[in-house]
Amino acid sequence: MYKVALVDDHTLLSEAIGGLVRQFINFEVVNISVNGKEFINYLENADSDKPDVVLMDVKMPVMGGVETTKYLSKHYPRIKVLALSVEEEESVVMQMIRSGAKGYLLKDTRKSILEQALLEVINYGFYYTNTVERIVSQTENLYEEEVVLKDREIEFIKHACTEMTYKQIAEKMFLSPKTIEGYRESVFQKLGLKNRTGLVIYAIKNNIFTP
Amino acid sequence: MYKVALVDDHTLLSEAIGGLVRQFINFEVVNISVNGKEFINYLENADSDKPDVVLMDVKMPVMGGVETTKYLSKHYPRIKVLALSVEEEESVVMQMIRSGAKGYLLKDTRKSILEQALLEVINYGFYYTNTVERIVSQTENLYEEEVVLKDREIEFIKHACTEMTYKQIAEKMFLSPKTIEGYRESVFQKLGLKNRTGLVIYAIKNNIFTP
DNA sequence: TTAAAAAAGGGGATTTTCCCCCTAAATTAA
DNA sequence: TTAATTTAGGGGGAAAATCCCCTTTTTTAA
Repeated sequence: MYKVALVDDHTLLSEAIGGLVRQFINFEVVNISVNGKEFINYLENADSDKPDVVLMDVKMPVMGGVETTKYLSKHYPRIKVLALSVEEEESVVMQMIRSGAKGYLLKDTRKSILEQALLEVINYGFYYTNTVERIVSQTENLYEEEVVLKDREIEFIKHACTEMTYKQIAEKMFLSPKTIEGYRESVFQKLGLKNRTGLVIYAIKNNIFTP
Repeated sequence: MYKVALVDDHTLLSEAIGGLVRQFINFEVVNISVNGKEFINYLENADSDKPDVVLMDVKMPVMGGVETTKYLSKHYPRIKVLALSVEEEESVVMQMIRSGAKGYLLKDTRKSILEQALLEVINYGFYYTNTVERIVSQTENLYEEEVVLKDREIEFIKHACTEMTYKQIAEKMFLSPKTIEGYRESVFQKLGLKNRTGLVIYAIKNNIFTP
């Protein structure tokens, strides 16, 4: 019997998908959690019954999919993570794969694909759809040196996603406008942006800011 | 036997939720469509078997939840629409309610609530959760004269959500920069915005632009 | 058919943003 | 403990964005 766990903040969906998984032969659902923290908590207190596969949502409150997957890859490498999300954004897909996810399913896939994906992840270690395959190969070859934003820069970006002027942002962060100017410059440079509008779009796409 | 239809572009979810609904006593699923257009198409070709309730997603390609609900309210007033979405945005909730939805469930509600909501919508005509109740009463009392944006303004807004300068937007729209300036002015005035950043956030919140 | 509104465009001033180049202190690594 | 990096900050200028007030043409409605 293969053991499956679900991590998704949308209870109705995880319950419903749990029902689907139970229909598959040789599958059982051992746990449903609403976020990564709750799931890890479950793992530490249950020595047996550890799942073989986790169906993991990406966007969740408290502890998101990326962070949780990183944790699992490190501390429970035998548990396979299969991402299951509505996010089609390439960067999101790549983040999950880089964090150790063995596959990435969109929520518009069919029931039969879900079963196939679960089986393949268990038996072969991974399952890539064509879309994900493409994204991975494209992005991987494109030797993109991963952009690393510093904490202070992230904070600046969040503020930049409001109607405040840079001067007002400086006040709010207790810094000189010129320092903010420096953050702006380095962020623009790192991300290849032309103006603040681009920054806002970037921040939203990458979940730094949620409108 | 109450007849339920599902409209959601995420096949896996609608299949799964369909399974849930089938578990409820006296309920059957008569149709699952991936968008409003497909659903309406189904309705016109099936004289019997018309559903009592439709579980409707909001964000869908081709024909979204708001548009579809408006159409149903007009042409099939006896079919009740129950929105089922991840969108928590107040404006989105209000748009659905105004379009004729009899209730609005978030995808993180429990199975039992779904059953209760379905029953109440069928028997009493509507089902409002506390959250929706609050949003409706707040927004309704707040005699907000609905902002009407013109087509040309919407087009401008979409362009303003890119890294183009206003001059470049003017070129793209075959207009003088000064005309664009006029659009900017009137849009800012109508929406009470301070700068372009605010406009971008507004556009994304209101699905004028999707990043 | 005539008045009113909407659409397109302009002048000119101020503020904000963007860009490049440069310095001092503090922290970190070798 | 020195060298390198990070963090914070500055000068000055050009380009955009913002604001206010005003004109002409086209559409729409009474």
